[in-house]
This record gives sequence, C-alpha cells and structure tokens, in this order.
Amino acid sequence: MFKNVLVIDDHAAVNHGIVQTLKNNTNIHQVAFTQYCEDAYIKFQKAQQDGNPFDLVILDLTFKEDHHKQRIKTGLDLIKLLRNKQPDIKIIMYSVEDRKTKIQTIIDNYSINGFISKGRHGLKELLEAIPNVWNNTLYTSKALNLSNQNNVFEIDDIDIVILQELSKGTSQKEIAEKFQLKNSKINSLSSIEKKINKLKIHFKAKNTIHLVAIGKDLGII
Amino acid sequence: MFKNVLVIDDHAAVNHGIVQTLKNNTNIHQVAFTQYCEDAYIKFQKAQQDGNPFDLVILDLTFKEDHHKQRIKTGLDLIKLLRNKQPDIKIIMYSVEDRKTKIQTIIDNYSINGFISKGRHGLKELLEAIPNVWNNTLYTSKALNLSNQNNVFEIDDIDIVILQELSKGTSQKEIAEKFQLKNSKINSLSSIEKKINKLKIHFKAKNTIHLVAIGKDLGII
DNA sequence: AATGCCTTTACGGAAACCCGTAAGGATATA
DNA sequence: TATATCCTTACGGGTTTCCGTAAAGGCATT
Repeated sequence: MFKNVLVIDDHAAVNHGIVQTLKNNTNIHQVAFTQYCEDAYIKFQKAQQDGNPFDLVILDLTFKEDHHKQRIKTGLDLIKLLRNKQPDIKIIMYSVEDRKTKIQTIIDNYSINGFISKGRHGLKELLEAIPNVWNNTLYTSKALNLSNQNNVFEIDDIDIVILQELSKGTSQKEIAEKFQLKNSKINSLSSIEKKINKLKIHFKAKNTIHLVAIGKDLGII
Repeated sequence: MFKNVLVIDDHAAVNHGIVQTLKNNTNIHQVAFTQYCEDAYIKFQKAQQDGNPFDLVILDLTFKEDHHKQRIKTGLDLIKLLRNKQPDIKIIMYSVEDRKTKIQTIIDNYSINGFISKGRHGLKELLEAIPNVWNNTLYTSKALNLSNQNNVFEIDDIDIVILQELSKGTSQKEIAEKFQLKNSKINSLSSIEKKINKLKIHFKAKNTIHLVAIGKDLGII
C-alpha cells in the first residue's frame, strides 16, 4: 500500500479533512500537505532527493489567485512537473469540478489515476479510490460513472459566479442586472432563482445562506 | 526591527493574509506560519536551537476543535509555553474577541504586547502595531482604545450561536424557537432580528448572506 | 417612588425570497 | 414539417426577512 502521500489543496478545511481521513482510516502514516503548488513541488523534489519519494499525490484542480503570485497556477501545471520528475507517480484529483466532458479530458490528457468530486461523499469516495488506484484501476466518483445518463446535474461557471456574488451580499435582483450588463445568456431574475434552487438541491442546502456556507466550506467561493 | 516572525492562526485565509501583509509592507523577511499550536511550539523550539529564534509571535486566541486532538488548545496555553522558553518574546494577539474586559484580563495576565481585533482594519492595524511593539509600547486596536465610552459594540456568545445557526440554514424563526427551549434570555424573533442587524452593521455586511460569508472568512464560524 | 436608560418584545408594512405553473424559444430527431 | 425536449422567462401568491416604531420590563440613580 502507499507509504508516503502528499496532499495539495489551497483550502485549509478541505486539506485538513483529507489528511485526517487518511490518518484515521488507512495505514498510510506519512501524510504531508501544503496549500501551494510551488511549495508542493519543492517538497516533492526534496522527498525524491532524500530517497523517500511520494508514491501518491492528492490534489485540487484549481487554486485561488493570491497576492502572492504563483508560477504554478493550476493542478494540471503541477501534474506535468511531477510526472516529468517521477513518471510512475499516482495522482488523484479532488475537485468541485463535475462536468463529465471536462473531467474526461483531464483523465485522457494527464493520465491521472483517480478523479473525485468534492461534496457530501467526497472523503468516503477518496477512501474507496485509494485501493483501486494502488491496483492501477482508474477510479472516478460514483456520480460520474453514470456517464450515459444525461440528467446528471453539473455546476457551470455561471453557478460559481452566482455563488460568489451571493457571498458578497449581492441580491438576486442585482445579480440578474449584472448579468444583463454582461450580455450573459442568462438574464432574468427568474433564471437566477432557478439556478440557485438547483444548487440548493445539489448541495442539500436548506436555504441560500446555508448554500453559501457550504460553498465556503468546499472552497468553491 | 523584527527579523523572524511566527504567525499562528487556524484559519488559512487569515493566516495567509497576515503573512502577505508582512511580506509586502515590512522589512521582515523571515515569516513562518502554521495552523496548529503544537506545530508552532515545535517550530519555536527548533528556531531557538538553531540559533535563529523568533522575535515576534502573532497568534489567534481560539482554535477550532479538530478530529486531531491538540494538547495545546488555546493561544493562551501556547503563550505560557513560549514565555517559559523565551521570556522576552514579543507577542501580538490577533482575534475576533472584542470584549474589553476579557481583553484587558488577557493583557494583564499574559503581558502580551499587542491586541488587535480582526475585522475590516485588522491588517492595517497590525502594521501600525509592529513598530509600537518593537519599541516596547503596548498596542491595542483603535476600536478598543475608547475604553471609557460605553456604547462600543461587543460580540457575545449568543451572537456566535446565531451566526452558527444561520450558517447551518436555520431560519430566524427557528433560531428563536431553539432559544426558547434553552430558556435563553433572548427569546423572540424580534430580538434575533435585532441581533442580526447589529452584527450586519458591525461587520458592514449588506445582508445576512454576506454576514455569514464574512463570519466564515474571519473564522468565527 | 420617580426618573432615565437600556434591552426585549410586539407589530405592521415593505422588500426580498421562494416556488410552482405556464408560455415562448432553441435545438434535435423522426 | 411536425414533434419532443430542454432552457429561459414571466408571473402570481405564499413565506421569510427587513426595518421602523412603540410598548413593556429590568436596573440603577436620585
């Protein structure tokens, strides 16, 4: 089984949740973590030089912009570098992204070994993923395996913007007005309401406040 | 001026904000940070042993409970340990706490060198605090200096509970009902509304969603 | 007891939000 | 072209939140 794991997620709560889940539920004793891609790359190289390389990397797809500019900006950039240094490294991506096509593209182009959608069952699925990845079996979240059914809910960029605006205190009416100025294909208050409602159902949120709080916890906002 | 600073806050956004503020606005080049008190203590001892001790520590008062049990549970516990190892270490506390009596007690009993209330101007005040603390002058947030005026708003435990309930999706009516069951001195929907309104004014939140989002960012919730 | 000050509560109207329904478009398929 | 399906939008009515005002209660001072 894996011996030395590196976890990279810019959101502390998520990061820490993963580390604790691994420590409490697996035999993996060496779990390192960081919030920055560059720091991850440094740790990765150092581990290799010390003769104790990582054998599994769990990382997020996107990292928030920062005052502190990072040369490595996305999880994908980092994967390229890691694979370059250590081609056989196992990689699990843990992200809020759940658009099937986008995920499939990532799996195809970067040969990652697992993809897990953050959410209510993310950590449980991570535990399921680890033995699969160990045995060279690609693991993807259950929600994603229904790749033929077409009625799977997917969060899009507009959803993210809506959540961000909500968290900044913008009213639904104001959000609609902003979208009108941007000539977004979604314009009306009614559509914004519908979008928010779908998000609430997806994240099992009782109301909009709860929804934004969940978004914060997941690191979407 | 200070050369080697350690920042300890369990909330990543806050932690990182402090570090970046220091790096961008002061000549302090060595800025270490951690989210855990125990880790802070280890780093602190190591720095001492290496002949490169920290000369300033910036830390939070409270740290969230964790699956991972920490022996050092509060900032005050940590201060005791640090002062024990290095009596002249300068300490600035950076917390959401803004109850004057509580803060005064901390200043008296732990001889800290600065106390800054998290909030809109927290980071700006931190920059003001540093030269003061360097010159052995106690620094406290402007908001706290008005210690004679009695109409300063203070967040109490009930406010925290309200924010937590809101973030879990509890409606204001339900919150009032919960408080009735607990025989809280505050009972009515009207009072809950008033409390929330005061919080919104204090944190300059446009609406309740914004308020909860700010609370998440500050690490209150 | 009387006064003043502050907190809690009640209440009512406005605004925002919630939610179902239905109409109108766009697109894909037979 | 007709049909089905999905998405956007409009709308109406119920609920919740927002916000000001006023009454009631607690507490300290005189």
